Amino acid sequence: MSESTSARYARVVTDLALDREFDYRIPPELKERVREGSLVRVPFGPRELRGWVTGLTDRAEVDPGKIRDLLEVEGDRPFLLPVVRRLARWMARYYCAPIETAFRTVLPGAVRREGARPRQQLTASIVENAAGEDGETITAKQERVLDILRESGPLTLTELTRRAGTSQAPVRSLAKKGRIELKYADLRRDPLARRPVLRVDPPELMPQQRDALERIREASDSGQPRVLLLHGVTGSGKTEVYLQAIRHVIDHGRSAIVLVPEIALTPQTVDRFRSRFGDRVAVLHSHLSDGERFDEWGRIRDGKADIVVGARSAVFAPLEKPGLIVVDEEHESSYKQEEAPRYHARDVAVVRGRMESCPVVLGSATPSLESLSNVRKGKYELLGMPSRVDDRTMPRIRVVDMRVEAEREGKPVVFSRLLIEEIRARLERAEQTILFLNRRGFSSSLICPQCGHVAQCDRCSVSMTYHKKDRRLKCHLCGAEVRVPERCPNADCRSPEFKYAGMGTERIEEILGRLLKGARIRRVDSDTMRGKESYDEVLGDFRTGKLDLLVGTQMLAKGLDFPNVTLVGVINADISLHMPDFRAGERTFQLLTQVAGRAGRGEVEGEVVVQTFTPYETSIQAARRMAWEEYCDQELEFRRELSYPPHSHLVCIHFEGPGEATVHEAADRFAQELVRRLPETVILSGPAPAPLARIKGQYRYHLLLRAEKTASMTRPLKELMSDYRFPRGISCRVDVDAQSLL
DNA sequence: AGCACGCCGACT
DNA sequence: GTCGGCGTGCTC
Repeated sequence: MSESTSARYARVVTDLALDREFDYRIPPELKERVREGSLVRVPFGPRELRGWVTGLTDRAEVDPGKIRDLLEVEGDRPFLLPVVRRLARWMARYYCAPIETAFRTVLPGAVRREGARPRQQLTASIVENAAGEDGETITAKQERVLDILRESGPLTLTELTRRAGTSQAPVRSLAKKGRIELKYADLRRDPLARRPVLRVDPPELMPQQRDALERIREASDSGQPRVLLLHGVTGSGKTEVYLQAIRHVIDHGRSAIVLVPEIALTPQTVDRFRSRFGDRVAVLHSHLSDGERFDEWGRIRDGKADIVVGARSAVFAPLEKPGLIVVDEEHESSYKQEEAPRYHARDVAVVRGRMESCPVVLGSATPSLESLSNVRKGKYELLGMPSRVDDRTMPRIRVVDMRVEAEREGKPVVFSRLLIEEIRARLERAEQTILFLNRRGFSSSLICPQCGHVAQCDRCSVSMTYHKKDRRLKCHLCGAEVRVPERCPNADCRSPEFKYAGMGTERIEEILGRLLKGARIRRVDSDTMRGKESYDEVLGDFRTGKLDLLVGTQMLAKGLDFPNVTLVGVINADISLHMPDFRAGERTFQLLTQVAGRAGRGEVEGEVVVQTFTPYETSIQAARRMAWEEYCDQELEFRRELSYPPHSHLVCIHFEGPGEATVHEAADRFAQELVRRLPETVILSGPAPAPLARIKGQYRYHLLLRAEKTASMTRPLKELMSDYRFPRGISCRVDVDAQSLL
């Protein structure tokens, strides 16, 4: 590990957006210290840059006269594990991304940044065998300080004086006498320092959990890079299976990575791992401070933590010898990064598993079609957990046809009779309800009933959402806000009246307040949940029964476990269904299944009411019958006809610029060049305006490529991109395995 | 990304 | 005459 290199040159990638590596000579004095993965300083033209050593070689790729010397090697150890370097390279190639973005992604900024270091704090510790000299007096306060230190071991100066209730003086005197030592020590910035850690013994597993666990253990022991798709219905106890599988893995001297979608990465989730494994758990997610992230990353690299729980970037954790990688809720589209490199953490996890000969467990109640398809191709193994723990039954799901409701009432209604009755019944029985609506604000648009004018964002091609509380129109795409106009802006109309079309969570909350006098209702969406504390606070109040009903968006759909919730209502199941995206059906199925899973997690059976204008839609009916595999069969057939994923891979090339015509033209030109280089097996569609044709004043065009092998698209594409020049103002990005085509 | 080089328009 | 616009090319 520590022998010096014999290579003459180091290949280096910097932070500059060049998508290139440069070779540097290794001067003799740095031969000892430079390694693949080292962080280095290099001369670059007139400048000095930092970069990473991506490879060591004896053959430089340019004429030796041009080559300059490495200036410096930072740190005493390489920052990148070999496997993480290989992942970065794989990502850059597979996702058609610039090499520097790949290396930037695998090493967190908090670690990479200049001046990132452990926090140092003055720490006091007892000096053993330092018997006081004759005639030396120890005051009462000093004695107290010594007692505290003897009892709890080394403490920071601030902590020690706080506990002793003294100033620094007694501590400093003791230090002068040599009884204690004061020195700067690294202080860990622990993101969970103030969370209580309760030791919990693992519960007994149900037979289906035992079977799944057994298969995972066996896969882990086999030392083979297998992928297991764990399909467990909501409430089937997947997390407990992960926990016990991890126990097995670390008992055999190996480590584990658990990926969780960012929204599910609440303190409660992490507490569960902490309570089982204590300080061996490190967490990595976007809410950590730079210091915390630096320290957690360091604990992983130094082997002090061997279990990593984190959001998508945790797949790059500097963990040696992983024996298991878990991807929980593997169907979640938030595993796809939206900036370059546009990687899918689940797929990177599978690649890492292959590189490390380590099994990967993908868990979900609603696995993605991609994963099921891989099971059918024999690439993944399927593990099923079809029932809930403790023999709790799955909730009953009823679908209400809102067309019938409207007919009966003579006008469109927000709440069906059934849903309102069920909510009232819950209030009477002191049980709780969650109502779900995938749209925030009060109404989705403001319409003039006279001339039909709809308030649109002037920079984006969407209508403005009306927010009643602050009497403003907001654009949910670019965040623009305006006051509601007094009169219709159409000069020929000037009507003073407006109509509010479409429902938002704010309106639901208002209507409910009128309908259910005295009910304790709270709204949970990104408008009301500004701070992170307020979210925890509302969930806390709900758990302890201080609230009867939660109305909310997406935020309420995932992972929450409240035993007293016996009713879940979906106000409008059609919103996600009618998105102009080929995955809309799959998303709707997943959403309904996940939302329904919030009901009936306690003693009392759960009920779900789904309101829709399209009750016979396959995704809605399949969700009602909880027929996952059957739904997938139908959807797979539909995708086959159009050769959409998972029957193909999809590459979305996105063009953006300030003028409609210039973007269109640039996209056409590029497409023509590209077609010439692509093999015939690639299906092209477009360029065409993106479904969201304009955002923040930028016009957007798409070119879609589909083919069985991504390389057949990305190789010619990368080649073209490297010597293609777009007109000024036009930007282009490539999204391999795009999750959303908006 | 930054910086130099180079080739055309309007100015102390 | 030259100051400066930004298109083009280069950085190991």
